[in-house]
Amino acid sequence: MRKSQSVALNCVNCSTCAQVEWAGLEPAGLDYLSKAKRTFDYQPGESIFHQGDDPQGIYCIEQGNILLRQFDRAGNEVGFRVIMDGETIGWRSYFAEQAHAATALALTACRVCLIPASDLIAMMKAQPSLAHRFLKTISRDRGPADGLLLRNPQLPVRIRLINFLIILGEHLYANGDNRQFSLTLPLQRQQIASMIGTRSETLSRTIAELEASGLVHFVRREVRIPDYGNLLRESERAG
Amino acid sequence: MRKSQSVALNCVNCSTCAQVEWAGLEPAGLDYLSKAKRTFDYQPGESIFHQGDDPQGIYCIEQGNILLRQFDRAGNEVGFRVIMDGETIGWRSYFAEQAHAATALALTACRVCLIPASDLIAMMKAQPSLAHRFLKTISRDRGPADGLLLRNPQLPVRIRLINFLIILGEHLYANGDNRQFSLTLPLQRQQIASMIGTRSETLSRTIAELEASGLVHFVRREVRIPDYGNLLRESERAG
DNA sequence: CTGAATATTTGACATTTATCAAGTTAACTG
DNA sequence: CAGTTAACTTGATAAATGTCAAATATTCAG
Repeated sequence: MRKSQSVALNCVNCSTCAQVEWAGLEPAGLDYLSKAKRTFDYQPGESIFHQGDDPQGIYCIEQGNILLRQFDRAGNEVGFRVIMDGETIGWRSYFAEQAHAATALALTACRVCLIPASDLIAMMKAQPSLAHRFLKTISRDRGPADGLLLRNPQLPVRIRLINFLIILGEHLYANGDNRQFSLTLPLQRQQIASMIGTRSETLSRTIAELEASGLVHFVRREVRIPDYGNLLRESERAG
Repeated sequence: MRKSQSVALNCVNCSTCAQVEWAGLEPAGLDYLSKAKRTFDYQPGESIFHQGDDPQGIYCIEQGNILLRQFDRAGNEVGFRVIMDGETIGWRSYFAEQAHAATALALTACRVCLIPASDLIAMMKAQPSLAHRFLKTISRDRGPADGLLLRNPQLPVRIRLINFLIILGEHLYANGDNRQFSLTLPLQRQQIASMIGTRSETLSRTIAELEASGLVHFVRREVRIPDYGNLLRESERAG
């Protein structure tokens, strides 16, 4: 479902590339990467890949928000991770040599670079350290650990929601020392509810609770966090 | 906490080695591995490594059951994975270049081979395909996915317990086409309860329920599963 | 802008699970 | 083996969350 292929940008100057696994590539490698990668734009609601597809390569998210979601055995699609720009996706299935275990859904307008499998093979052969870099990235991937913060039945919904906001907020907080900030929820209530393992009705009530306590201010999809530190403390207090 | 170092065995003939990442090594590589690895025996209750330790290398579990557990932020230790023989542990922290995020506790008498970090570096340099093999192993690791089966708040405790038994049973079931089989639970009720995100009282009641339905027969730590297929169907029916 | 469709919130009630207390059984020590 | 401790189970009740129905609010097509 590729709407349009963008003009090729240059990985040498790309801020996303600099953050991810390619960071250690020699200039020649980055040039190769620039020529190999293909850039695509996606509109909200479009999919970058589908669960069950064979992996085509690795995707760098240059811009936009993406939701990874999975069919559970009952057939409902459940989101399990929000990806912000500056991250790479699709590598797990690529390295596992298995079909994609999830669907990547563009939540906002996205610009995404695909590094095709054939070029990855060539690059890894030419520069063995790239494999080590990916080993490190994959091993550090915090996705699985986040799952426990979001869907731990031993944590009350209130704390799971706070953890959800913290995880979203980390991305923003990293850009400064903002004790307070705002963000736009990339998901509807229903989708958030399923990510934290509850129902939308319970989520509504929990949002009202947080609102009442003054920890977070909700106006539809807009969220304002008056003190990120308080949010962190609240989460830690609950274990 | 290493009780005794065993006599060196040979990786060339080791059935555990053959199952894991070293499977593709050339004979010279396996020889190197045989000389590099150090074998240790652990008694039940001893730890192979502790949360917070710096990684020393990668561990091959030749024999025994191991529990990976983690302190949550409230300070309780919560098991999140049972490792059976034939698996490797410790690679995540090793490749991430981070302190161990979990403690590995011997549940039974264990024989464990440590491949020291320095030798891993040498072997990977000598044989780049080893890095790819680990990339594949790590990407295929099903640990994180199991978490969702065991601690999904949207699944009732009954189903989470069944999933726990299925995951334990897979190891046994792989050794034959046993529609029925028995196993010894490697954990106490309390530990099982925390793995599936509930309390030991609730677990007791749920065990009584499964017992009544005839799906599983419990006598203390001994579990008999009269029909593994029924167990699977019951799990799938719940989504 | 208007009405239809969708998303969200609220209310009343049912269900599941946690909690606390008290038993019972099994395991261990001397 | 007796006595002690720890593990496990059972009972009564409380708390959290799910469910179903209805009311509001928002979004979107025309």
